[in-house]
This record gives sequence, structure tokens and C-alpha cells, in this order.
Amino acid sequence: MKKLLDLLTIKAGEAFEKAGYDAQLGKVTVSNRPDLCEYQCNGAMAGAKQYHKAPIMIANEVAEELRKLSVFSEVDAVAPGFLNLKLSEEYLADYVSEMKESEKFGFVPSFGSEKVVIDYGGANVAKALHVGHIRSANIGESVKRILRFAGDEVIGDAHLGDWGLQMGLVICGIKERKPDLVYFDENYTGDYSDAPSVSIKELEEIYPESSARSKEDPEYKAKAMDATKRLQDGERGYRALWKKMMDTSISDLKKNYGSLNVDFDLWNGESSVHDLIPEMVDYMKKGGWAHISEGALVVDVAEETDTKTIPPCMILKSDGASLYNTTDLATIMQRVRDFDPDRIVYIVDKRQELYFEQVFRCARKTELVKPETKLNFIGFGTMNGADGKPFKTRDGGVMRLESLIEETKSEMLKKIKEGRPVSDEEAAQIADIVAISALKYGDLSNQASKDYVFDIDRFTSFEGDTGPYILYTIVRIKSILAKYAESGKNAADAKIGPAKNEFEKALCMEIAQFGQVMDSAASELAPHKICGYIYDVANAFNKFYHETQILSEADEARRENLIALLVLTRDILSTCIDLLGFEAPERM
RNA sequence: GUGUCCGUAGCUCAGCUGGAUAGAGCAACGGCCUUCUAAGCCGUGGGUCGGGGGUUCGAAUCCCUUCGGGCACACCA
Repeated sequence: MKKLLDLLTIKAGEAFEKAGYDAQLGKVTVSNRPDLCEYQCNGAMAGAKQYHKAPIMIANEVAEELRKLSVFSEVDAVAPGFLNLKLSEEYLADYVSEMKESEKFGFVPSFGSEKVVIDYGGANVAKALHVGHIRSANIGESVKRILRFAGDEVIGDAHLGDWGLQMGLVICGIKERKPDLVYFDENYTGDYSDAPSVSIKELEEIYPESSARSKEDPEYKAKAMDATKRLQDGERGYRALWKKMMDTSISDLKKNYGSLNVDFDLWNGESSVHDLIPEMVDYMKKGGWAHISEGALVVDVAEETDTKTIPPCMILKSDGASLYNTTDLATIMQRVRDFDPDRIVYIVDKRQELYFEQVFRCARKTELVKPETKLNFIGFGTMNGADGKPFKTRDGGVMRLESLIEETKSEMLKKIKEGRPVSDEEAAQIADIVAISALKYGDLSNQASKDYVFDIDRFTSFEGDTGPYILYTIVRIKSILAKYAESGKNAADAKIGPAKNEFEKALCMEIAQFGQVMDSAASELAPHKICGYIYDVANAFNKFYHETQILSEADEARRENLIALLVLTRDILSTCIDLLGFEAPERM
């Protein structure tokens, strides 16, 4: 289906042309003065100079043409040259009815489909997820779903931090605690499959402890670095222990990400490209791109048009060791080999923007990717506390993501119980679902690039621009539809009829925006646009709901029309929250 | 220092490829439940869009400047 605004723009363009003007002037937008009209076209004013004519005269001539169409119920030319339009109820009803029958509500993206790898999550093995991980998870998951909806083939990669000094630190920590473990027996040649594993609890204790100690004790740090090197060089026991830790950590990560409805297609990490690094470094040297600067191997990425100095992209440190850049570039190499993607999207803290600019330039310059391959950096802002500073626990520490989720759930449970009476079991189930909506909507409704204030009271509120409010609206619709179904009736194939009042029409117009909104959300990778949209739809629905008796509507045909409108509204909202990565309960 | 992002109602934020009277939510105040979930709806009050200049018929939006804040700037990730 064509987008509604595109259809109207085509009509207006034709009218401009018939009146003797450029069709390009016919751009129709949603009105910013809903008291005056529903849609507007400002082309007459834009064309005034070109045609040396008063804009109102042009507007009048175009209005004359537009009035001949059945699309509009009202066309006004208003000073200084606005064209004010109202849609005919029949035209609108036909449009939304067609949406209801169409796959994806008739959404057709204005761009072609691609193969995309999304790099998000940012989890580190052996370290618990903390609140800082929530944005990448939420935004990445949503972007993944949005692009899939738009027809892309999307691969989500967790890109774990599983190979650096942190692993050496943990190995040292474990060795200190349990030196007798078989992993540390250099003479052992047997199998490790029955060897003891490491619990997530231990890992979470050991890492901070070991990390703190290494900062004060240079000798200990040297041991950790040695352990890291031995791990990377392939020492059997260390590799086996590492594998055990990976298993423990990944299953814990799956649990935590799972509670946010986040899942990955690939659980690759820095370790997966370890073997690729020598080859890549060699390639960059042979290609003449990499050279030694201050002892380190670098690729110059500055360009003449730069307004700021871009430092070279470092490939190897002066001690010959690899670093973040090395694995990220090798990962690009790997992704090109494995998937040959048209596009790689990184959902990362915006403070890493310059760094990724270097990596992208380096990848292009060294022809790791084809010139047309898109490399996108989606930088997100910090989640702040009420004081406007990065979110911390009450005692100033870093809050674990799990704790944040638990706190939100218990807060929500309290509110659910304050409401209508429900069983403890049902209340808990509902609270879990609604809490996730609160967290995700609270996060995603902000533009990704901006910092935002995390306010648990606001996010978990059932009022205003919140996840729970959206869910409440969906639940209301479901409730009516359930009652309708109980009466044994079925209006599954019913069409949506011409709106009988302004509220019904307003709801239809909101719904009709779907394609437009999806298109910009997908092309701009902007989940917050979907949040804004469903908030508008929910508001329009609640107003409509307040004014309209549905089940008690006497005219059966009219009632079926209304049920059809409810079905479409529910489906649109449900689809949108799924794209945001949360779901609605049956009751709340 | 260089670069970059931000500054809109008491608070949290939309709007920013220029259009008519700058919008929401929260908070405050006042209405609406024997009727499909009142977790809703309706209404009232609240603004020199940080300041100054410019471009334009028209600027929160574009340009310049200035003030205030965040962030980044090769061997961390």
C-alpha cells in the first residue's frame, strides 16, 4: 500500500499541475492546526516567488482542482496561502480497511532490503550486567526487530568481551582460591569435561576482587597478564577453564537478557576472531596501510576535509599486543567472510563515537569492506539518576541490571495490588510483564543519542506517556473483544466503516499514519518514533472509547464496523510493542 | 585548547529537511463512574523556545556570535 500522505501528496501534486504549477509543490503534511483542518499543503507559498503570483491566488486555483476529487470532504484556501484539507470519511474508511486486510498493515518500506549485522549488548564474560548495559540491549533489540519488520535479514551479535585482561584476572583469582584445580596442573593430559565448573556467584565475586588487587599489586597484575597471554596462546588447562566460565556466563547472560526479551543470533566475542588477527595484521602491513608510529602499528585515517584531528587507528600496541581496535577490525573481517553484510550497525555508548569513526575509516581504507558497505554507529546517551548524574545505587555503587529489573518488578507488584483485587499469582505475572514495559518504554521513548533521567516512579506510572498506559489501552481493547467473542459473534472479516464522529475519525487518522511512522523509524533506526506513535494512537483510542458505546450499539452492521476498528487498533499496538520488545498481558 | 552534543512550562521531554495561536506528560486546581477496565475522559492555570545579531513574506527550527553544561581527544574498552 502507498502511504496515506504519499497518496494525498500525489493528488495535490496533480492539482497543482492542472492549475499550471509544478507538481513538486503538492507536498501534503498532517496539519499543525487540528482546529482548522486535518491535512495541509503549503506549496502555494513556496511557489509564490517562482510564479510571481500572490500565494493565495495559487492556493485558490489549486483548491478549485482539489474540490473536484472525492478524496477530500473540505478544501479551503486560507491567507496567506495555506491549503487546508479534510479527508472524506469514506476515503479514510477504505484506507484503514485495506490496512486491516494487508500484510504488515500495508507497510512497504521506501528502501530496499539488506543483510544487516547488529552489534549490541556489550556484555563482558565474568562480569554481571549492570544498568549501563540496558540501553544497548533495549535499543539494539528494537532496531533488530524494526529492521526485520521492514524486510531486512538481520543477524544480532552479542559480541562478548571474553578475551582480554579480565579473563586473565579471573583465572588468577580462581587459582588463588583453588590452586589444586586440575586446570592448573600442567602435567595433566586428560579430559576436562568432568572438571568442576565455576559458578556465576564465584565469578562475580572474583572479578572485582582480582581487578582491585591488580591495581595495587604490580606483581599480581603481571601474573594476570601472563595468564591472559597463556590463555590466548592456547594453554590447555586455561582454555578448558575459560570454556567452563564461558558456559556459566553465557547461560547467566541468556537468563538476564531473556528477562528483557532480548536474544542474540550469535554469541560471538573477541575470542572468536583471535585466530584471524595475525592474518589481518599481515594483510594490513602487506597492503602498505599499516606503519609503525611511536612503536605501535597504526593506520592513518585522517582526511583533508577533517575539521578536527583524527588520531591514527592503532592496530597493535607498542608491545605487539592486540587491543580493542584489533578485535573490532578482525570482527569486521569475520563478518564479511561469514555473512557478506550490506550493513553493520553498532549500538554503543556515544562516547565511543570518535573511536568507531577511526575503526570505520580504517576498515574502508584497508578495503576490509566494500566501498558500498554501510557501517553505522548508533551512539546512545547515559542513563542518569534523578540528580542528572550517571545512575548509581543508593550507596553510590554501580547497580546490577538484575537488581534494577527486580526493583521495578516489585514496585509494579505493589501498584498492581493497590488496584483491582487479583490473586497473588496473577498479580506477580502481570507485574513482571508490565514492569518490563515500564523499563523498556521509559528507555526507548527517549531519543537514543540523548542522556535521560531514569525515574522509576515515572516509568512505572499508569498515567501519561508510559509503557503501562500503552498496555492498559491494549488490555481495554482486548477486554471488549473478549466480551464480544463470548457473545458468540464473529466480525473477523468486517470492514471499518466511515467515521461517525470526530473521535472515531481521529483514531482512524492516527492509525493511517502507521506506514509513515514505520518508514522513518526504520530508516532512521529510531525506536522512539514508534513510542511517540503508539502514545498518540492510545490517546486517540481512549478518547474514542470514552465517546462510543461499542457492545451496546444497536445497529449490528455499525457494531461490526466498530469491532473491526478495535481489532485493527489492537493489532497495530501489539505489533508496535513487539517491535519495541515487550508484550501486553490479557488483563491488568 | 580542538571537536562534538545539549539548553523549550516548576519537573521530565516532543517538535528542529522554516509555515498559521510552540505541544505532551507529571505536578496543581475543577468536573465526569447504577452503563464495554475511572490505571480512563473533559477542563483551568503555567513559556521573552539560554542571550544577542543575521537570512526570510515567515525562525524554537537555518547562519554567525556569546553564555552555561555534558562528552571525546593513539597504546583502556
